[in-house]
Amino acid sequence: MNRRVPDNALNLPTLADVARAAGVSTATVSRCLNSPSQVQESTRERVLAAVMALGYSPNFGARALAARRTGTIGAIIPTMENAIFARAIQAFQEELHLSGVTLLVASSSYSPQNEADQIRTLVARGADALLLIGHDRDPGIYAFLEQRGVPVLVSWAFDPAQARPAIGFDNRRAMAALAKEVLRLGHQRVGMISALAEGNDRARDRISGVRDALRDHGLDPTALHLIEIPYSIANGAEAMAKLMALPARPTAVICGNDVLAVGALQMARKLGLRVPADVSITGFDDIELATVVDPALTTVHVPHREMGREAARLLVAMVGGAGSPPPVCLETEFCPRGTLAAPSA
Amino acid sequence: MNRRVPDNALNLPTLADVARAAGVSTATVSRCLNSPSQVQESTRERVLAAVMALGYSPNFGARALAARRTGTIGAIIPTMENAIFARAIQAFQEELHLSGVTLLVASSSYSPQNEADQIRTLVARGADALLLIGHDRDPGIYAFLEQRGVPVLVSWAFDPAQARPAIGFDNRRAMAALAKEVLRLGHQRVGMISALAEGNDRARDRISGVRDALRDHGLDPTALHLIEIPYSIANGAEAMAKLMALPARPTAVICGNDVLAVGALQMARKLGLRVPADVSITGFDDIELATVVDPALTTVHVPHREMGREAARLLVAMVGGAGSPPPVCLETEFCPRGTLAAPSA
DNA sequence: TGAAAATATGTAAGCGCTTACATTTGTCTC
DNA sequence: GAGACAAATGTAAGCGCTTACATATTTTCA
Repeated sequence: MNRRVPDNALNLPTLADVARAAGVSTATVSRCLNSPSQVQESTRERVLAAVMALGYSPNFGARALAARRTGTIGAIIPTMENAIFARAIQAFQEELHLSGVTLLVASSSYSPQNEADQIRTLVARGADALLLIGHDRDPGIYAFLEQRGVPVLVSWAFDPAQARPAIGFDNRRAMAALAKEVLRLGHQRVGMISALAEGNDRARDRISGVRDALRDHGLDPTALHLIEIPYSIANGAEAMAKLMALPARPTAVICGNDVLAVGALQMARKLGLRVPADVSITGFDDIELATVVDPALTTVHVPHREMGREAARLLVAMVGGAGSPPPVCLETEFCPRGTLAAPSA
Repeated sequence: MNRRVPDNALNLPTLADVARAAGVSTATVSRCLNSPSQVQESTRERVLAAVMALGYSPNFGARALAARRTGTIGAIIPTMENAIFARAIQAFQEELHLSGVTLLVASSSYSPQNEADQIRTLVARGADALLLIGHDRDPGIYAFLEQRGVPVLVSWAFDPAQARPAIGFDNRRAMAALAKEVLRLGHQRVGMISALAEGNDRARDRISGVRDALRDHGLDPTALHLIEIPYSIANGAEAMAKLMALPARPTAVICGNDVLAVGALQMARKLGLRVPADVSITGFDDIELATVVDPALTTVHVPHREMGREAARLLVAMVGGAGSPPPVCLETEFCPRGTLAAPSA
């Protein structure tokens, strides 16, 4: 018995089997599958018939080994649990699919350590390129990716100071625009509930945006009541309770994203506060959740789909050897709905 | 110039480089990485030092080719856009991670054709096993997977009539229990908004569950006002509008899941109907959305996390050659909240 | 103390595919 | 109809790793 044939071997057909059945060389079969135009039609038909007849399907590992790429792009998002990233990732995947690329998604749970692990895992998994959220991470990671020759695209952030390929929006400016609307209505005591700023440039930029607006309105930016807390509805509610217990209660609470805002809204209701009559609340992202609550959330619309789709195009081009594209900045839009109004006198 | 060294080669270190640096054979290096206990500690240290020094990381394709498995498990879910599957998939992934297995997620958009494509793609991508949602699909697909030797676990459904490995819950019984509560409160005219039943055994079972309960209460199960429509908040709202326009308006609307129910709730509000005073609405799944709306949704709690975690354990065992486990049925729980009450006289 | 058993390491044959280069065949051009 | 060129196909060398089996070394214990 041949030592190379374990008892449980499935003996799936190989390229060689197809070649034999079609009476051609393995190279021709390979070409039929990868660049059909190089093969004469009559031959191609014969080969494809053999492929069908044998139920052949290429071995992934062998193909990856020989071709030196896997046709896989990885994305690491902070969380899959809420919808913040879902829409963009869905669009990202759909667009990748058009190019025959498979998406591998991992989540970091907003932990830099975790993210670093996931990056290594995805690269080890043969990801040809990576989509990451935000610029903020250990420079060693960028060095590692560079050394391995893995192109990276940063999304969700646009920072002209960063030269690496990125597609995102200006979190700071977008949040400043929203905060300006809040202040324009006459709010003087403003609270903010943000994600943890540590290792999260989007959160940091949004905080800076609020401070910018305060400053522009002649208010003291350091007087902002800021609570940093991981994203979750429950955390948003908890933070809101704290803000509402303040001696000088804020009349408006700006939230770092819609998830926190929905939690805040829930808590306001629970505390018997009317929104927006007693307190205004704003979100950021414009996920579906924002329109489901009552009143619907005043927020900032982020073009998630467009970002996902364009990210896919850029990455496919980068894998194809297109070099580094310049950073792209998409526009966000202030989205007035039902949770923001002038403070009651 | 050697024809095998393209100009842009990265020349990453290989196993052989590590072996040379550590003064051992490639087999020893491989063992250090895959079954460290087989290697003497002193040797292991030397090898690992070399690995670090060179920045070595195994080539995925080569490993997959030689080992005949990729350490990847695929999951195909109907959608990533809403949170229905998010929690289970998150738990699934976390548990897989503990076994060093990577998860590949694809979504079918509730299209059987699409799902079949995705299954083929994932298998072609080297998935060692697959997690699928529900039993309902072309038998040819099961035959294909069997032929390729890819273990499959069905989730989200438990059907004692199906012998294949599965972990889920009894959609029919769970929905019947909820419907029973609705009927017990005295509702006589019941409407239902469901996902499309075609190719979706979960949806079908839930409908059957409602009919079971009607029958048990001496009502005519065929008199159920049923609207089938793809899952989305907007669709739920639209279906609700239709139901509310019926001459004999239902006093209770049972929704196939929370997403539809939230849409229905929105529409009720828009139509000026009080919930539950004027009309009761129920959901299914108990996703986060259910507790965010006001009033909170009466629904059925599904142990998503547990299902995901256990699915991962079962699949890892199956890949390990454990054979087919028997189907597992998890318990669901009726979740009374604010959208169900007795009909107003 | 020596043979058997256990442990540690080495050797080298593939795994199934892609692709550079070689060869064959077909098509023009003058 | 010979020579030049293009198109189609074949040949075979790896890609980097795992692992069956061989060999060397250490331990065990009668």
